[in-house]
Amino acid sequence: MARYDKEHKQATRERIVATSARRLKQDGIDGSGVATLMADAGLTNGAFYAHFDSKNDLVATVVSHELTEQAARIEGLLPGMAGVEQLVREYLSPEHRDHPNLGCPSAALLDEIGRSDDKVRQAYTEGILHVADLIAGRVNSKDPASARATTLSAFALMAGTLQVARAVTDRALSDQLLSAGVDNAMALLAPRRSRGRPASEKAG
Amino acid sequence: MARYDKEHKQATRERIVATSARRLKQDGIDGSGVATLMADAGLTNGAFYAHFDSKNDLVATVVSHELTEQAARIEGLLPGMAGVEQLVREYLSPEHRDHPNLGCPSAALLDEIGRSDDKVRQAYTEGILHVADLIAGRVNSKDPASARATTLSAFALMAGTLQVARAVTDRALSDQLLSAGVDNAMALLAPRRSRGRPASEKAG
DNA sequence: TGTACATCAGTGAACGCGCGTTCACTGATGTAC
DNA sequence: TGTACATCAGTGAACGCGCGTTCACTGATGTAC
Repeated sequence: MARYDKEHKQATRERIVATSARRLKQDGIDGSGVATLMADAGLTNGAFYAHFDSKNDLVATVVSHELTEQAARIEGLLPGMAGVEQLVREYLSPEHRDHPNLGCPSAALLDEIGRSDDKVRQAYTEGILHVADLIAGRVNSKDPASARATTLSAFALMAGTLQVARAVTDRALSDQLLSAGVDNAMALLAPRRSRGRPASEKAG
Repeated sequence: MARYDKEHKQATRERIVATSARRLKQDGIDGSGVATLMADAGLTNGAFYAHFDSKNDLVATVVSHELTEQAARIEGLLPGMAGVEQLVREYLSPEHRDHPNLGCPSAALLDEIGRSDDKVRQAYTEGILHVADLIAGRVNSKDPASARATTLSAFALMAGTLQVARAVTDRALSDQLLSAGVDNAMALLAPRRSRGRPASEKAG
């Protein structure tokens, strides 16, 4: 089959990226084989190398694509801090915890990305900075220069919390972690001038 | 070779656990083969099943052992909050970032643990609660009931920060993340009554 | 409108290799005499 | 003290399988006439 319209191959490539994103987030990078990734897209393994140089090339593409999608989603939130709170609550929700394949690539893959080659890590670096700056732009900080660092700390708290929430076998504990995570992430992102008590105390 | 003193096999098993911990944290769970794990301990693949039921059994043992060691290290810190600050600074140091094989198993393996079977996740759950409670005991919180949740949030921030610091290719950014992480982790663990500004602002 | 053809996206078998696990065997050891 | 032996920790080859990657081939398509 060939000589399709010009968009055909591009569409196939995008389908591979979309279905691979789900598979990679569900089973991990090392846990997802090329044959499986292609089968998810309704293709056989041999066609893979007509679209990507290597599995690493696909992973880098997926990472970049996922973070771009994440950025787009952030731009669609409620304006200002209301959107940030919405984001934090959705991120640290039982639904997100229970569906890694549809969720944040950082929460699902961060330690494997850290062990990946430069192309993947480069894609991650660019993507996460874009996402962080979009969020930082909403955070009303007295010192805008530190907004990015604070945002990334809050993001690390959120991704780490989701990972722990997925790793523990105790469901009640997991729910508590998510709930406390919301308060503590918001405490970092929206510190109140006179906080008589840490926001986390509201969690108990 | 056999009929050694009773401690011989036990010593070998402990050696496998120790060298496997390093390898697993360096190359990941899926990235470490049984043959490699045994070679690291100076043995051949066949001997593995005299010591463990399965690779999963080893991973669960390693996770449990690592978290027990981490707990022991916490008990050896300076007393009280001084020890907590010492822990946070050592955890979020460039040295820790640059040597995952010698570092925290959560930072190295958390998302893979989340995809592991129940035995591994059970070992993680017990271990991390022990560690968290040791730290929580040092945190002077007005509401001790929330100390565990706050501690786990701070821990998630720390593990997440280390993962991001390892994933990004920009060294200066990575250093900034670690530095801001120290301030923000401490802000959660030791909130000041009248904080005129978020601790993160000291990072810039 | 009908037919011959060049294109090339996708197929599927094969490459060498490492995976987790099994198992018949080895040989250094501590024990029994 | 010296020798024969039972033990069993460890060896290394083999199992079937999936890995990432390569490649000769297929056949539906759009185009040219």
